[in-house]
Amino acid sequence: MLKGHLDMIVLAALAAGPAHGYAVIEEIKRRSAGAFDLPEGTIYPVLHRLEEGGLLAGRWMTADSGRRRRVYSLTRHGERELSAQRALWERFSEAVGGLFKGGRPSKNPA
Amino acid sequence: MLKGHLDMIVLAALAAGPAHGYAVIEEIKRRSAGAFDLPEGTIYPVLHRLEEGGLLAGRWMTADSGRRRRVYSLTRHGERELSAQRALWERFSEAVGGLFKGGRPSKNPA
DNA sequence: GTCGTATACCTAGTAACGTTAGGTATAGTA
DNA sequence: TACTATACCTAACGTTACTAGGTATACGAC
Repeated sequence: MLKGHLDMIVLAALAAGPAHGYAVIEEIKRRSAGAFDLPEGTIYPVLHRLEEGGLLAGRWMTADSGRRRRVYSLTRHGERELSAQRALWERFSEAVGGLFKGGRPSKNPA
Repeated sequence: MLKGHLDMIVLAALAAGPAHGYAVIEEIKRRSAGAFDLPEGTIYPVLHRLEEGGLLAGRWMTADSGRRRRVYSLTRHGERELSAQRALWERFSEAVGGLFKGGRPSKNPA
């Protein structure tokens, strides 16, 4: 479960350049060193949602093999959203770090 | 949205010692430097779920003020779960880091 | 040649989760 | 007396990711 960070992850995977859905899955897997191995049923609805939201632009293309693919690229809006999500992520992960460090421990709890 | 990390966050807040629900909220807020300011309606169901799952033990206590509180503490199982969640978190945040760094960029995409 | 696998797309249904929006009650303070 | 802070709770809702299917083509093995 990537709960809520999936949009960010997909946007990040497309930051380097356009890709089609299947390639996005592999790119995410590669960049995360195998940690995120997402099923297609997870990715495709996200791509559709992001496209509908104007964060991605998708267009059909035909590969050399003759196979049809839907290639997605970040829109301006999507780039801005990625920056925002990234900033949020920094704050989020710092806050979690603070949770683990514990701050000053409360004396004599209970 | 803390989507899926909430259990970990609550467990982490209780790692320093037992606390009642309202105090957990404040502890989380303090340790996260204000980043996580959770409404009660978010925390209480989590506490109940964690207790039902055997990760927390709750008991009613009466404060000096005479106010009744439900004080939760980590069980052995809860401690183990926290360790596991923390390890998961490390891997997760590393993977997200990898996503942002991008690994080696794919040449000439689409 | 055909059989299996990898590629490539899709959607309906489900379950979990966090939030919203309420409700109750007591202690302390203005 | 009234308001605020403390302290607990739950029902309903919307979002989200996952499961589990389905379709179709390219390619290599046999």
